[in-house]
Amino acid sequence: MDYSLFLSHITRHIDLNKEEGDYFTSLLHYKKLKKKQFLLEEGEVNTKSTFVTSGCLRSYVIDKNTVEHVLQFAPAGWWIVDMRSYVTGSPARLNIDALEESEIFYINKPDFEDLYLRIPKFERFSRILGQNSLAAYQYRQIDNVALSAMERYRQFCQLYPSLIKTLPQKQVASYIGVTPEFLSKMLNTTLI
Amino acid sequence: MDYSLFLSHITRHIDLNKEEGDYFTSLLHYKKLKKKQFLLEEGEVNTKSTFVTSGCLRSYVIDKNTVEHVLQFAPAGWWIVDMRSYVTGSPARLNIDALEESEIFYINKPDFEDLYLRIPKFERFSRILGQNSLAAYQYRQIDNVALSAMERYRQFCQLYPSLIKTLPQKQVASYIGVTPEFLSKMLNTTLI
DNA sequence: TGTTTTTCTTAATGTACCATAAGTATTTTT
DNA sequence: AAAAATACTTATGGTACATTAAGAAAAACA
Repeated sequence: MDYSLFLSHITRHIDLNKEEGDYFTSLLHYKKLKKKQFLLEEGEVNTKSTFVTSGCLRSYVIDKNTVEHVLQFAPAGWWIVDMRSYVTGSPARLNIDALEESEIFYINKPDFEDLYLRIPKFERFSRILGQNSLAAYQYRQIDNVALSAMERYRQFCQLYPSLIKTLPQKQVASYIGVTPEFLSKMLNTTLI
Repeated sequence: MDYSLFLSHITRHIDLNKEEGDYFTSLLHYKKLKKKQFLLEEGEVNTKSTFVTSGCLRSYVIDKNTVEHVLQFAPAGWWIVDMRSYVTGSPARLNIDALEESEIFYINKPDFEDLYLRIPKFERFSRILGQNSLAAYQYRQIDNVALSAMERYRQFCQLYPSLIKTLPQKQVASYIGVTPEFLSKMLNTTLI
């Protein structure tokens, strides 16, 4: 099993010796997801932290008009979770599924909690990760309230240049908060 | 100086002995803010973590049409920060000011970093805090994309029953993402 | 206590984006 | 390679919200 991407992601923030690395990887579960396969469905409890090593997942809600709204894309190297459900054990509001064939590692919450006690450095790791995510969520929120649809599209292209090439336009539209029809029109009308 | 609210907030998540508590409080700076006084202005670097002990602060952006959009309210017991600026040292996009006369404690970032090394339990504290904030931001984002203006208003009332009584309607409008005129109309037209 | 500032309301007009529909192109599946 | 599913485009009409303006009420200030 190839843990290299995951381990290098961890050691960007904390040092691990051989023994610590082995203990960490012993907690990991590997899973392959087919396109459209669910990792989490609304109403279930999100009991694990998931790290993507290949492919691309997404989290999204479905509103009462059955319209999907994408909250996050998770290509290789990203984590994905319904944090409220994970922390409190409440039913998830988010769905998480694979946009293409993907590979993930996940850690069950009780194992992660043990890990914090056994190797407290992981508290630091998660603290740093949490702060970075929070920064991203704050700025996404700012963009959503302060920018027009076209500006949000440009922001997306700038922030995720690799995703814009691989994702269907429909998914991008859902992320920036417009209908696919409107995005199509916008891209084919706007001259500058 | 009364540290009790702040310390009880900390000890909800980690235990501190006398010495640890003393060291922690030795890092705190107390400040009183007048109504409308700024704690952070767009373009400055957010170099401290701020905890509110009385009154109420808010963070907000100003868009290119000079409209204010409130990102967060911070009444007593809440933290407030421009996380991207704090983590990376980049210029803040957020403004933070006081909606009424308020009291805060703040910790400078270098002191907080030292605290993590000297009392690693604080890594755990911040990790938990970060996860809770992330949960809140995820769910706020969901509400923003999946709910109508009226539903967002109701959600706000449910989530912050105390704030709804004290805040000017104008500030609530800015938080839920509508103009004050529209909120007024909505509240005086909607029968149910 | 009067004056200024801020907040709230009402109403007319305007617009960014949505809903629906229907056709074409592309990808996936068999 | 055919069939089916999905993705993208174009067009028409509709709506949830914004903008502007202006007056009334309430709060802050001097």
